[in-house]
Amino acid sequence: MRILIVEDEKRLADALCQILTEQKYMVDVVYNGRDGYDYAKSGIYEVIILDIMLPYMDGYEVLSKLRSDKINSAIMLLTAKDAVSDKVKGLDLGADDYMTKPFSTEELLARVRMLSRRHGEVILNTMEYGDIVLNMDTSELSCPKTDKTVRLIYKEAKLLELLLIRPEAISSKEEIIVKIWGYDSNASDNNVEAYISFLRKKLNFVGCKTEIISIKKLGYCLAKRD
Amino acid sequence: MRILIVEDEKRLADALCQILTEQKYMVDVVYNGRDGYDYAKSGIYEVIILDIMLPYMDGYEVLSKLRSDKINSAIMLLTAKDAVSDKVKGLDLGADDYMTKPFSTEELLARVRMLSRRHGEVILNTMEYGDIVLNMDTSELSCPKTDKTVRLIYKEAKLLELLLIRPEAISSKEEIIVKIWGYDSNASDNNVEAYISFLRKKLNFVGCKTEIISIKKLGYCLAKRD
DNA sequence: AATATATTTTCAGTATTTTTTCAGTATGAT
DNA sequence: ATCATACTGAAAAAATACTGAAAATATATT
Repeated sequence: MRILIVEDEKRLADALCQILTEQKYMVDVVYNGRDGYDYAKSGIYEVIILDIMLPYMDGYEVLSKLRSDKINSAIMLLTAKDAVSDKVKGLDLGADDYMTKPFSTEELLARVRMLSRRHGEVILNTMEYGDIVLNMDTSELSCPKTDKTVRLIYKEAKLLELLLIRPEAISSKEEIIVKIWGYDSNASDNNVEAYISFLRKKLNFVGCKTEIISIKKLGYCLAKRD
Repeated sequence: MRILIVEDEKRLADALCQILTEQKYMVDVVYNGRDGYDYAKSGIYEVIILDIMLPYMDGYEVLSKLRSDKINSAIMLLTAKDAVSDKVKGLDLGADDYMTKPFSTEELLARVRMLSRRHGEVILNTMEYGDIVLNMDTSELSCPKTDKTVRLIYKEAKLLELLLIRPEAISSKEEIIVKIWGYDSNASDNNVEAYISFLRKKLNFVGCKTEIISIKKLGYCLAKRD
């Protein structure tokens, strides 16, 4: 299950990340409202932990924009404020829960479990770009045009997902290794190359016009052919 | 929309009733846990506001009995206690929200609105997929085509039920463990594998074309063979 | 309480799939 | 052309999944 943390206090954000990662959640962290909105609108997060006071765009604004975009991730507001009017405002804007700092690890985890129970069956976990669709629940890659589907194995799916979050951006091998194999792995560039190769075969198999292009020395990104 | 209030402090119970009635909710009030359970298990309430400290049967017990009865009303626990462990316990027993006294009318209403947004699924006592039928009252698995029936033991039935709730979705081992053994159990993946194996034998025995397929690293789901 | 029965858990060996490694080939920049 | 980087097929290694049987627990019966 994917969780997004949007919190500008770096120390707190990283602590949250660590706690949740230990519980086997997949966690992404961003430190301001604008990035939070960009990441969240991909719709891939089951739970979003959203601070209210944030640089560039505050939590309320992020929340209401996401809801008007029909993003139905469970959103937990997080703030030092304890005034009832803030709670009311947050909940009425479409938040699912509200937690005030400071809070215990236990409470955080219990609330996240609660939120993930509620939303577990609601979110449609698919990502699209060009003429391909990745279903992240089933790890299936398909091309609606050709109506072909192929199942990706675990790391293939993770890799494609990574490319799909920011389709036009270049993902470096280093970044890919960190996100898929982990900070402390000793995976080599060739591991990435091998999986890129596997993925290209499957993209080819479904007959799509979307391809992975490589930019020497920099990394990979998705592109539409023709 | 129907709301049930289970609260032994008569003054508070009646105040809640009045506030909610003014908002055009249909409200029932009972003053002890036993009555609360009896009323709630009718399943007609969309939201249940449940105090923890109650005569005859405490809120936790009411909650867990309701959940094991498959009552899926949204349940908000209400208590003077503010200890984190209480919150954790309540949320993990299946509560949807938790509010500590004292609270404002505004907050109450915001939370009720939030809870009522969620719509519950209907509980049937028989579930079907492909060519199999699971009778959840008798724990019998049958295949109408072959007219064969076999009785499932408790955990087999729970597991098949879990797979049948979302037949095309993949249920991870982690999810299965949490839902069948409980989040704090120390069941291993192999426990799940063993029961999958048991179930497959019984699916095979009734001669159906429905099978459990496994997707490595992700989990299991049902599929129709041929 | 003792016994029988049913259910659940554990374990070990096998099978299968995924992941890594490696070597040879291809490509592109200078 | 040379050198570094990238690609890919195939094999090896590792991880994950399956299953029969035994052991441990729980439940029911006498």
